[in-house]
Amino acid sequence: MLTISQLASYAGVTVRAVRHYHATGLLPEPGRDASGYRRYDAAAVVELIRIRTLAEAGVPLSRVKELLTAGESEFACAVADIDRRLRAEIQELHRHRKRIAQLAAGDSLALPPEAVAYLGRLRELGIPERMIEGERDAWILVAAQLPGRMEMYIRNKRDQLEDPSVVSIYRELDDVIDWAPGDPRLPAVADRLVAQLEAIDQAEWEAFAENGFSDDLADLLDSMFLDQVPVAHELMRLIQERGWTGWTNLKRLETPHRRSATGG
Amino acid sequence: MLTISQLASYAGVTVRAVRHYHATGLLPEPGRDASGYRRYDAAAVVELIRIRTLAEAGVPLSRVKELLTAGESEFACAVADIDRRLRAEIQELHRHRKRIAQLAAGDSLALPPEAVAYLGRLRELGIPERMIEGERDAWILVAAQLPGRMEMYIRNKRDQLEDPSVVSIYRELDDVIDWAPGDPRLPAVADRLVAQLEAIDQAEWEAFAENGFSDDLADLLDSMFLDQVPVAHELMRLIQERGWTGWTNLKRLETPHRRSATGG
DNA sequence: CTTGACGTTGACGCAGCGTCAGGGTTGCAC
DNA sequence: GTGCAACCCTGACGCTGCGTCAACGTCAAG
Repeated sequence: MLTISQLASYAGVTVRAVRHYHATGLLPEPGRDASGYRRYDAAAVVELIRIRTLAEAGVPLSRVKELLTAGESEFACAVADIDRRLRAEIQELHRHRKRIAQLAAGDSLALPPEAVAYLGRLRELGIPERMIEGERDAWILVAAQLPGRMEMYIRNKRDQLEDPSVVSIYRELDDVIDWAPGDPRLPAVADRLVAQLEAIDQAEWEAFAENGFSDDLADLLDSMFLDQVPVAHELMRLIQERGWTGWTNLKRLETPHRRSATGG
Repeated sequence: MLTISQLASYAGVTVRAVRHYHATGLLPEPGRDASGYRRYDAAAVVELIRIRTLAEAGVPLSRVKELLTAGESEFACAVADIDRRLRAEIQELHRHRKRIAQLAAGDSLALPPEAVAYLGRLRELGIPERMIEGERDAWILVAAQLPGRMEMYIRNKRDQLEDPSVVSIYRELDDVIDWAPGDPRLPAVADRLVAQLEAIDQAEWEAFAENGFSDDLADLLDSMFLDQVPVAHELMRLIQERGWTGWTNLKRLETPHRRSATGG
């Protein structure tokens, strides 16, 4: 007769595993000797080896039981089932690896490659790093909501960067980040922004409108801007006084008659 | 400001996951509103998306924290590390699949293919099924202890099967399983067994001795025999009276002077 | 008699949340 | 005003397959 540790070592499992199998009813409890020790016969070793074999093949313990008592056809069925599961898990891990490989460094975390390239272009153009970080975070949000449209958005953005006046606006806005509310230079910035907006032609607007962000997403992006730039609120008010509303999704106010929006 | 479910849905995770990240310190707890609800800003969405991105890439949550704050080189290092882990897991699953594929049906469970073939040969020779099951269990034990030697063992066994007298002994032993202790036909069986043993030449014995099972393993196999065949003990005694000891590892007694072994 | 290696049960720990339970809040429709 | 659904909160258990104490009894050897 064998002790539990002998049984375990013959079967190539740990003593703890054997007790676990007893606890879950996978392996029947054997008789005890006078001092309460479990005593096993050789058949238990065989049974345990078969359990181990299935377990090591990735069969969940909950299914091992049925498999051991299954007929050939059920067994084949179950095996096919488990194989499917294993294949799926392998697929999953492969996807993980792909993703991991893409996560080379900071920016690419949670961004598709074209967006990373876009951020790189901003760097080339000498846009300050904190602006780029703001852009990056915004695009992370967009990429999470509309992954399928990212390529298009980024393409549009890169086209805009060809216009030097857009680039200079970017540079200017970086300064604005540091300004305190009430800074006297703000109205001039608002003027220049609005001038840019007015210069955009009708066809381009329609394209934007078609592929624009949802209002929810635009609100979210606006709130990021408002959270991180002290004068953001003031700047948006100034722009609104000039006939435009929003920030992420800038739109002409419906009533072109100039009205003050300060009062709320 | 966002509620927890809005945050979660923007980031593409469950509310429960967000709370879990709070609990583990992965995502900082935000401020609460008057009624104790958590309120998030857009930056939290970005942070959560980055966490999700890493988590979905198979990074353990315990490492996500460090990765988010890591510099480029550390990040690359960690990513390489995780990729290694993923590769290893994939390897593991592939091994599982291989094994699963081999587990076609009953016999092959926990046995190498050559052993399965051997059992098939026994079937061909008309050996009764319960004898084959006994053989199978014995070989499962052997395969678990000495997997590297299985091929050799099985080759020897198959050679033995070429001898028709060995086959007839097998058939005879199947009857013996049902006999009750004291059956008058037992001595004759013992005689025939011993005759077979005596016919084995010296060279063959030496080959057996070299590649034999360990005493422990032989004892284990003997005990299986003893457990499952009522007259096993008596048969072994009869064989011992004829100058041989054991069952799995039959050996000539050291003192060829015939002594009774019944008394213990 | 001591010591060390074994055996026993019972319990917590792990990863990453899912899923109640048992409350309170909010917002909308009636 | 009131009901209802849909949120929010905390706290706790569940899942998988054991590893790892803890606290104690047994056995064999020196």
